[in-house]
Amino acid sequence: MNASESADPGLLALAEDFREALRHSIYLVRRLDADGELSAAQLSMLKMLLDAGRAAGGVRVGEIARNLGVKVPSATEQIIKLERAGLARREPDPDDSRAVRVTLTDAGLAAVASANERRNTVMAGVLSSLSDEDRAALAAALPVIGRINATLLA
Amino acid sequence: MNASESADPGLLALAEDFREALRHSIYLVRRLDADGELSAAQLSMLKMLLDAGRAAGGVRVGEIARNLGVKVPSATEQIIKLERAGLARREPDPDDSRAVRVTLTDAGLAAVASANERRNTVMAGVLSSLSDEDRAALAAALPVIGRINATLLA
DNA sequence: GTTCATAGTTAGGTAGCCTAACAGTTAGGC
DNA sequence: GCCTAACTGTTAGGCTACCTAACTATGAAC
Repeated sequence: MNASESADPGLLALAEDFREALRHSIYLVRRLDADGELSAAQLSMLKMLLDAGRAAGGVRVGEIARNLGVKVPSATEQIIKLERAGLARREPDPDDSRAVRVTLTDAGLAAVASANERRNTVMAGVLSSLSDEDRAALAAALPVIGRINATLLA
Repeated sequence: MNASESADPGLLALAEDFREALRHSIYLVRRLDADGELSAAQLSMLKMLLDAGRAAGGVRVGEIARNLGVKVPSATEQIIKLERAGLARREPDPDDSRAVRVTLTDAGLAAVASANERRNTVMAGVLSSLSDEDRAALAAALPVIGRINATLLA
């Protein structure tokens, strides 16, 4: 990597600022998650099961792990916890006896709904103190952040 | 909390989208931090020491904890690790014998610089695939996110 | 000069992640 | 057909970073 290949300084500055914002946001998320009875990891998994498992008959463990950016044993561990809490169910895959399909129970559905609502209310309270311009700027950036996330998880 | 107090639906939707973006970004940060020899928590603390401890003769443990959004014992734990790694130093506060002042060593300074540079380069690579408009939207939102973080950490 | 508050450390416990080793199932080559 | 290789998920063991509770030592108030 020589000088001609090195990145544009403006780009590096933006990268640094963005990383900084994310780094601080982690504490924001931690604060937001501290209240509920559902951990961040568990809520993430429930939400994922809601999104990805809607049409199909559940989501396979490997796919869950991939979607959440963790390894398969970590996914198994969380799934077992959710199962013990009555929020998710493990069923054999009819097409592949090696595989396991995970689905939300009704209780899981209710849990993700109420947890989301509580957290959204808190976050909305914070956002309500911003100016309209600030909110517009935030809204405009969210799809971009989504694209960045998609790029890195690909 | 009755109907007249309940939040604007648009605000709640923005809150949900923002939370969703942050939730996914956590995996992005995890990916970004996986490469280095410095953990995310340790890099955060080093960076904080760099920012907050510049003028003064170090940062007090309680202040470190507050800045990072963790409890004091967690801060102590990380500080001890940094100290053992030769990246930070603990010194008695001349004005208050109960207090401890933490400062970066030269090695700590070098470590935070190189870790930042590596992560910034990766992030810049991701950002380089975005359009100019996307980058502009992201840049415009970063101060807003900063304000949000400041609000919640206050 | 007790008493109360404050600063930090120590002890013990939990959640969530990892790698390595394992068991069961499927698919291919011969 | 069957033996090997690839794949799916679980189990075992270990690590990091967080927490609360209990403690020590210093400072401040009266």
